[in-house]
Amino acid sequence: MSDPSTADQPPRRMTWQKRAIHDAVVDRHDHPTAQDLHKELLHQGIGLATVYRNLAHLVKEGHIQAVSHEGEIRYDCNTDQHAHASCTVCGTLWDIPLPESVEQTSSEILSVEHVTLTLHGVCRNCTA
Amino acid sequence: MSDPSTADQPPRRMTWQKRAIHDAVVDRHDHPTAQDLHKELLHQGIGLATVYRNLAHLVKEGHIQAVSHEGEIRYDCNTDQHAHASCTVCGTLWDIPLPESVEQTSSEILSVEHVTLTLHGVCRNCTA
DNA sequence: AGTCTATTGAGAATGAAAATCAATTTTATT
DNA sequence: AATAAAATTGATTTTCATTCTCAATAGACT
Repeated sequence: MSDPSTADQPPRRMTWQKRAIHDAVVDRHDHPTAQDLHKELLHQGIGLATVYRNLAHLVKEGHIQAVSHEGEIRYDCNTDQHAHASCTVCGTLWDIPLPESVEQTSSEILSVEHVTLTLHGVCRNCTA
Repeated sequence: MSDPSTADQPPRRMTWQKRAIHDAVVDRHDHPTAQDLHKELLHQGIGLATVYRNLAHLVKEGHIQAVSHEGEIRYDCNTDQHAHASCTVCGTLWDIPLPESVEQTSSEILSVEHVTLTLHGVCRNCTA
């Protein structure tokens, strides 16, 4: 849990809260919001502000990813390039592999650093 | 501006406010938020709640599209399948054509109805 | 014109996220 | 171990986007 990147304005300290928040994201494979995580960590006495703060830190440090989904921000322990599948009925969000063709996508407008791909549809559960 | 789809629980009425909001979205090619549009329509005396309400209606009726970007919802007059390019520095969002390969993407998890693809990077302006 | 009812708009309510700040805890240094 | 300096915490407040409420208004239809 150290910052390998160069962008470290203030030296970051390790706290049990930060580790707990990190672990909570890694342990879950749904894509929790900050509020979801706070509910889960409440019994350990971790405050809401601390959850928001450390999620932001963890994203900046590249340990987790923030996913913008339907106007809310969810957190994803999978930091590899990947796509998402999203059920328009139940709202579940799955990680799926990013098609090779997309990984090679380029643009004349900007130098592509990162791509976001989400497939929206009705999942098997909600079709039945 | 009539609803071609079958899902019309309450019969919709046409108001000059709704038309003004629709036109405002169509006239802009940046991707405004509800607040942006309200600022623009304030001088016509259109209330904030009305902007939010009608944007939701227009989306439901398929006249405009809602785009979830960095935790905020922006509106897009382009209802065709298309992708977005987003500058991580200045925040600008462009419409770009959706690669054919993505259009044909399928998934075992769900029946794909709609795909969202965003390329993130630094645009020409912000590189120079 | 008259009736019915969806829509409007001002303001209140909600809710997520960010900011505040004194108290606490880490980390580096004796 | 004890100490000092500074980043972090958490209860709370603040901010701000979005939704809700409801009386007044204005489309649509006869």
